[in-house]
Amino acid sequence: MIRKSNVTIKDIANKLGLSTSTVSRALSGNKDVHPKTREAVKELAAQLDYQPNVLAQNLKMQQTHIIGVIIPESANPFYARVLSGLLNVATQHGYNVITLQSMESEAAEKNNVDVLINARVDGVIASLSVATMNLDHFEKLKARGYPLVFFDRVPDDPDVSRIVSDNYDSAFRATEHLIDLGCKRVARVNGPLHLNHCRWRLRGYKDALEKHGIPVREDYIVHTRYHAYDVELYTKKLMNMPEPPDGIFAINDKAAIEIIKTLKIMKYRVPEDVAVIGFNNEFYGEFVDPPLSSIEIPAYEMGRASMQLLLDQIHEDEPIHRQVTIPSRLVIRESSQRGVVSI
Amino acid sequence: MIRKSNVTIKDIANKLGLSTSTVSRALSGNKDVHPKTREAVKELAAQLDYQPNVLAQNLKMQQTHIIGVIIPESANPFYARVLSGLLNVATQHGYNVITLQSMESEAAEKNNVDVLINARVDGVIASLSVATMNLDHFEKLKARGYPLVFFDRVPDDPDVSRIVSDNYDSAFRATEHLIDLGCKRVARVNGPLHLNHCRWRLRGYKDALEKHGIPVREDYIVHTRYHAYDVELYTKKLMNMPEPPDGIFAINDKAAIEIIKTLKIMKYRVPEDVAVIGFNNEFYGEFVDPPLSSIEIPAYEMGRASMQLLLDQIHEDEPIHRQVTIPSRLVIRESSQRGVVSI
DNA sequence: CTGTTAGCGCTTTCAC
DNA sequence: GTGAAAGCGCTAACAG
Repeated sequence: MIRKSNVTIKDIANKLGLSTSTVSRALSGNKDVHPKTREAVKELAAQLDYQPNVLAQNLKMQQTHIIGVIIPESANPFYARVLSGLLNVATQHGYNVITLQSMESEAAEKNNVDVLINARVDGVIASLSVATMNLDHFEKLKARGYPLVFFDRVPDDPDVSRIVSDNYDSAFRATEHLIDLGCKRVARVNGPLHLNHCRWRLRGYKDALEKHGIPVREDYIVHTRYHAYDVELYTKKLMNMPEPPDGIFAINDKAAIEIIKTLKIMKYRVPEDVAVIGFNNEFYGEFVDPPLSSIEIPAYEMGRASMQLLLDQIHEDEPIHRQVTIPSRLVIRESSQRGVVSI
Repeated sequence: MIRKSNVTIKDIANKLGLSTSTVSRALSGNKDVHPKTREAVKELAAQLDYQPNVLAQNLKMQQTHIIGVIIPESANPFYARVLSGLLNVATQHGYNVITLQSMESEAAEKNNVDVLINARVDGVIASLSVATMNLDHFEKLKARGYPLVFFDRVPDDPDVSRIVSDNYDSAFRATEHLIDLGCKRVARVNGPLHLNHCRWRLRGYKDALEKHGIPVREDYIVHTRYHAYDVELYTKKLMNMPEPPDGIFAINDKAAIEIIKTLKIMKYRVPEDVAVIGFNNEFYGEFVDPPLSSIEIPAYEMGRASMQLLLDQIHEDEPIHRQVTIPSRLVIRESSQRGVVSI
């Protein structure tokens, strides 16, 4: 495979009878170069379609203009949207993005960190895998001075930049909405509690109940992993209780949809017998039967904000750690309405 | 931002009283190094947690172990899944992936190519943007010797590697399925004809009609761009014809769902009055009302195959151009069934 | 089997 | 304002 040999700074220097240093300076816009020289260099460079060899620049400058991104899975629509936002901001600023998937495995995530260190990325953006209990690999990254931003699934450590949605508030609002609707027994399908945002959402749920004088019942709280294949199981278990819930606040839209499916099979009506709310407001929520209420998290914006913050961090001298909370929005559809006109 | 200075080959050489070349050789598993020396080097390297500086390697070897990927949009679930497959194979083989989005714009796509050339990637995988009419930018890539693989939305050029699904066959089968169902007037919502696969799908549709002695009616063929916001418009137009279609074969599931929504508003029953089939078999098709028939394209596999082929190409001496067709599967659900038991 | 030397292409002191 | 020289960290002839 023969790749057309590229024009180098040396070629330009030779043709113009200059030294490579002058050419380098001219090209980089260094001011103490004679305007005429600069012009000549730039003109010839353009004419020869000169492209600086980034590999040489990288070695010299010890930076790559590459950002490493670790997400659980790119096929997950939430992360796909975040990624889209990340990429757009990166491209705008002349950075490239290397994406790695942890596939929800801690071991893979650790390996991803090593890959990124090895690739000498300029910074890292990550969202934790469900399985991750130990954060040593990210500590390593921090210790080596890598700028680091977490989003959505973030560690507790307040000493690191984090972009999250208003998990407590949104869960509170969703739960309160179900209560306002008349639900007396609201169940919550929650994620693993070692994940920060799952704890916040659970807290929002509990506080909303409390505010309305409804006692929290642990048997109405289902603890799942994400991507669990046990939706049918726990739904049946919930509904076969002596006092089955009349409202279910699910961990995400996918789970909500499968819960509804199970409820239908069990001959419950949604929302008349059981109201259901999901999370993430995937676009198809509008088209399922009944249309699904959900909480919209601006994933694309979250991606943009994360990349923005990371780039800021890279260009700051002082290490800055900022926490950004992105507001979500409760989207009410028929799965959580009773005798009310659709909004 | 101080980054912990890394151990270099020189450090190891000094501590062991060797030359850097010997260390380099030992590390790279070069055979003509004394076993004892090799052991000593490897041991010390491990002990010092030596990581080769890829930036130096890259410059020296003129390769980056980075693959550039250009997709229309990462938030598109189809591409998100392909990406997942691509990434997994790349990681397995020690390659990293830089992802770029064309956002369905030809200008952005051209720019993406320049970014990748500039980044000195080892190869490129791409799926064309809807807007792309001119392929000079990819010609440039080929001319410079970059290994290149297209998938899904590929150019006509037989002189390039392409991974596609069996577009003709799947469209043929889907159309025939509608005919078997009793549809006499099957409409097709098609994509832009400058895209190769849209032409094949249209051809499959037409040939199926022809096989069954049904004349092709151009007014049953809707030409859309992807991501068009005119679903309601063309659906109404179709249904307001004197002889409205009794079957619609849509460009993708999203369109199909919105078509169904419009049909419902117009008081048509699906599938009794109009049967509908989508494309891509998104997971939510199972949960919409009625559950949507579709054609399943193994996107993840397509991603894997593309990366596999590209890596082969990179490691081959001779440039190989291979065409791979990945079989799809017709998934029949209630939106295209009449009085038949669900499969 | 090992060391010396050169160089990948660029940036950046340090002289002049 | 410009050039010479050094070096980023590694690999690979070429000698020995």
